[in-house]
Amino acid sequence: MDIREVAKRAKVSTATVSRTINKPGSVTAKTAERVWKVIHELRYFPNTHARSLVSGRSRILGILVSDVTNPFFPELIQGFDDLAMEHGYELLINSTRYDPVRMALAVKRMLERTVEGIAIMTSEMDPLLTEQIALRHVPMTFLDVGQEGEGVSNIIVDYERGVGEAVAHLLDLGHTKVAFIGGPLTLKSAMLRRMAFLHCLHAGGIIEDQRQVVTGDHTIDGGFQAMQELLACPVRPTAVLCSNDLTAMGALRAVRRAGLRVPGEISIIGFDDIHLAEFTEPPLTTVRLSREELARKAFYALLGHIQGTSESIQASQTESVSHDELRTVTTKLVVRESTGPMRLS
Amino acid sequence: MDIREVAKRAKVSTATVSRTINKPGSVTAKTAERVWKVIHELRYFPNTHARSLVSGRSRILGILVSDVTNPFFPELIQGFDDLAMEHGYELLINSTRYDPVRMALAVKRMLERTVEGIAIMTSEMDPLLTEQIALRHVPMTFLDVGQEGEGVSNIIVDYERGVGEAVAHLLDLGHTKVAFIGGPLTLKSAMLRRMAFLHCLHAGGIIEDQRQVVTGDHTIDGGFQAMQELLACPVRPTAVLCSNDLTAMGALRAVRRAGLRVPGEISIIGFDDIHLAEFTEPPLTTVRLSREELARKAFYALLGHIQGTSESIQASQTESVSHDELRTVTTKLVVRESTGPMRLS
DNA sequence: CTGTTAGCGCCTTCAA
DNA sequence: TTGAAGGCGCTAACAG
Repeated sequence: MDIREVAKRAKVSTATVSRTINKPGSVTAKTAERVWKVIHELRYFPNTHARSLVSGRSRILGILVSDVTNPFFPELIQGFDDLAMEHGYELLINSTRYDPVRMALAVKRMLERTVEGIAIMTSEMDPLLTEQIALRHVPMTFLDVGQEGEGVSNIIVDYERGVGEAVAHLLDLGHTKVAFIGGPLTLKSAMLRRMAFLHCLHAGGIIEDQRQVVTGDHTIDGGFQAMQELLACPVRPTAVLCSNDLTAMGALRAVRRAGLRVPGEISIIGFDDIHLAEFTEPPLTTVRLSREELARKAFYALLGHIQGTSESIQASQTESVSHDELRTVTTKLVVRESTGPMRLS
Repeated sequence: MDIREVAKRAKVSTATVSRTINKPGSVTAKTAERVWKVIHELRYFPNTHARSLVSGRSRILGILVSDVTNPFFPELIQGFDDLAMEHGYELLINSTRYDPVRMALAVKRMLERTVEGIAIMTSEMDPLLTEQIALRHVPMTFLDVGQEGEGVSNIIVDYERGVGEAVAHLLDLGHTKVAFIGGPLTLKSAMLRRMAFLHCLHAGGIIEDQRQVVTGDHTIDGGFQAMQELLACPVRPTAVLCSNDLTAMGALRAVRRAGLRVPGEISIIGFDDIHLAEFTEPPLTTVRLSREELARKAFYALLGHIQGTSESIQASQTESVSHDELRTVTTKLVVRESTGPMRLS
């Protein structure tokens, strides 16, 4: 059942049916009514493939994430999808699992489906792929990777703010021996977190031999193992900062398994503030990175490119704001119960 | 850049280009080589919309889940997507958040994109929507909702098996006062779990005044509150079965907040065995429902309908197995540390 | 084995 | 305001 069937029954041309659907007002109220009646009777709706073909616009967006199994990402996707839906877009979601092959495949699939834009929320990206996408003139929005350009924008996370608060919080509590469990060195965002932490520790007067740095992989398991390393050190830290909440959850577990108490003997701070963070034991003190805000800024950045102007940006804001504000997501410390005063022992 | 450009440069017709891409072997090795060369030079790939339009096949599948924020679902989607990719399908994912309006919208969007099949993993479904889908002759696979039919299959979870093991485990440990925290009464799968639990308790000799039943909502919060209800009862249960792991995580927290120990004073058993279950404190004893198996069975059920025959079913199995086996997912107790012997007090 | 031809369902000029 | 006609990029007959 296609547009011709509708046209026939409504005794109009297919052009008129198309118009009543897509350009309300360009058709007499009377004809429109007749057409809509038939449309409803037939439960007709346009074939999007035909539509995409002729219009050259698919109304599909792609979103690339590292790992849907990390709760951070479903929460991000949720927000992004809401916006996409609101603006009449469909979403193609792909989880790369930190695998370059999967990543390349995902990009290929998206390009084949002629997505109108891609949100690359993986914080790692092969320049060759970026090039492929740019070649097709498909706009991109990155997370933390760097240079903006024609059809390319970049959402910047202001790690320093929240991390600074976290470090200050720890210093307030009297901690002087602080460790950091970072993420994979290959991940740009993990590197940025690491740098922010080290920088803030340094600024807070925690010099090099008062701190330790180990590396996890942004999973619970990784955090667990990294914490065990830390516990095996001759001089134990009294506070541990983690590159993400999953890592912190693993660390929490390792500490407890070692028979130590949080925050009694060791304080732990996570990063992200995933929903679960509230429900660890004890509830996790962590640095919040708002998924909602990230989703929103990434989406409107993309939409702006697609619409070729700053219209959409304007639309998303009542007052005018700076470019930086539109592209920057801030972070903020959320104090719960995994941090406490250093115990004098 | 389209197929004609490739044809021109390779000095063949567009039909030949199409053939070298889609029907390897139907073209001379020599011409094929020439065509591929041009394809690579131009980085050409076919426009899927044009392809879908002419072939009548979109190679897109839809998957509907209740809540991507519940880790059970990302794990399920992951498996489903792997299979889809392997078979050349794209996936449209939608999270309904238990909202009928969102559900209806999701179905509409999928139908508009002419998905070739829909996996409805929500355990609740408006019959009107089912009808809409059937009207379009789009195959469906349900989870636990009931009747199979033309183009409709249903994956059945064998709750009794795992739940039976869980109850037996508890009885072995000497528990006689057992409570159950169920899911929303509106959810078919929650009802089935509830029935399985009650049935197994009954079969295990736990009669009515030895058990209590309260209702959560399959979230951590819901489990927390439900457990508080239970703790406020005059006679406290010594073991609690939960309708899913999130609920169990909330329960765990409530027990600990009340100053009681798990499993010292109260044993807790979850359901699903999400990845996180291993990382609660203490690690959660739970009934495993394999997402991988569920994804696989749902996918092949759908593929079978799409291919119109049992070919795909055969393909997925080396030996021949019964229909029941193809459509049933079993469950199994995984004993960790949240269960222990009843304490005589 | 290869080319020619005819649409797939829709939107969009261009005329009327 | 409405209709006729062309074409988006591709595949699937049908010839050759």
